[in-house]
Amino acid sequence: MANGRQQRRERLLAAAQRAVVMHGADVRLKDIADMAGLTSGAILYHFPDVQTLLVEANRAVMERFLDNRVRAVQGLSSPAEKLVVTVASGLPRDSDDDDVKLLCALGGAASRYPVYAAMLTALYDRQVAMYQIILESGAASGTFTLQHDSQTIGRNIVALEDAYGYRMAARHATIDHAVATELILDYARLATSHPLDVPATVPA
Amino acid sequence: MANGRQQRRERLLAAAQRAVVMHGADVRLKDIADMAGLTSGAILYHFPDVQTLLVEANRAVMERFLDNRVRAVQGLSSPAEKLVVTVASGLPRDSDDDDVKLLCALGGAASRYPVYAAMLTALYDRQVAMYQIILESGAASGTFTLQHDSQTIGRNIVALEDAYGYRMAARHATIDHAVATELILDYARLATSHPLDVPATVPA
DNA sequence: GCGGAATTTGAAGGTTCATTCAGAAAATGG
DNA sequence: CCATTTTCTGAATGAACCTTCAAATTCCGC
Repeated sequence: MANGRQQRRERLLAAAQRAVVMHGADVRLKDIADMAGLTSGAILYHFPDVQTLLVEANRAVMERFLDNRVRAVQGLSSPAEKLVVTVASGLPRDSDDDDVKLLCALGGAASRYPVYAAMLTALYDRQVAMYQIILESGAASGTFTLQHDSQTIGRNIVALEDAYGYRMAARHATIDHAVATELILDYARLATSHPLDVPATVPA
Repeated sequence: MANGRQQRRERLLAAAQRAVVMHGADVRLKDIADMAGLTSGAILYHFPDVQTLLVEANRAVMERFLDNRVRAVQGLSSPAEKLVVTVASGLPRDSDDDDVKLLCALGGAASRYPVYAAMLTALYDRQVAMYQIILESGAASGTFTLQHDSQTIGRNIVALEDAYGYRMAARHATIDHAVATELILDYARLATSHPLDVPATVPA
């Protein structure tokens, strides 16, 4: 098997992430151990305490979430395409999206845990910056005519993504990935003065 | 003192609400009892179990939150004024707003507790309907020229309120009540084609 | 396959928790 | 002011929790 030390750690991080999704940000060590198929003692052999493990596991989800978004637009050239794809990549696929469920759980705990508040604030700001780059490049090329400064538009788009993530995680009856995407794009169209035609996804 | 039965219940609900703000949606009975200055047994004399108490306490916060918003616009006549005041009333005053902190905590727990998911979904839809009435009346009187149907605009405004509530609860360094209000109004201006001049609050 | 290192268990210690309940305390009202 | 009801406590119960640690097990290079 040749399980390296690093691989073992990542298995525990994955177990912790699943445990947070199932039991919330205040998950117990026992629940993490059960997820990993180990005992509590085995977890504490690799991490000094449960908080250290949780912070690392939750940070990893944020990094992965952001990486996935950046990767989603790689290869796309037009700012309009980038904008549409980025909006779609910021929303959960469906109500069972684990990463978004975890981020929601952390959002609910942020007012009690300053470390999560700081991490989520940084994540938000990085996503805003991501949009600002797309918006500014589109404005520079004359594709977009921005109705506000790029920071305002970026902040609002990311805010909408976050909120519809919460709505979907709460299983709103009529707001799914497609509806939420269209709601956000309706705003983006106003803010950029661009039709943002959604290209039908080409089957592979 | 003449503490009626009803008054006693409300004291316990208030204690439970403070406990949720401090310890999260998975608050322990002991914490609620401490907030109320009673023992665990005394709480369970009034409520069959801790979940029943919590659901009732959290529902009461949602009712109060919505009531406050409705009351905030009473007496205002112009749709533009109503819209501006309603946006402001949907955001936490500051990072320490207890009602918003509680709603955030519930949002984080919604994917694990269907009852909270249903309550928050209903709250969201009622707030959207509240905005739809303002938007439609403004459109009917020619004040607003809606760029989308009122449901789309209402959904986006409430979504923005929710998201900036989370950002403020997480103590974002540069997003306070005034900044968040302006961000949302920037969208509202685009969506309604109305300048939405914010009247300086008249000192009492 | 051997030996040392890495990993995991299982038990123990010491809290903490939700819930039940008998009885004390306080309020009520006649 | 006594009897009754309401309210609350404090103890008891049984279970779960985090952490530590010695011992058992597994892993891996050689």
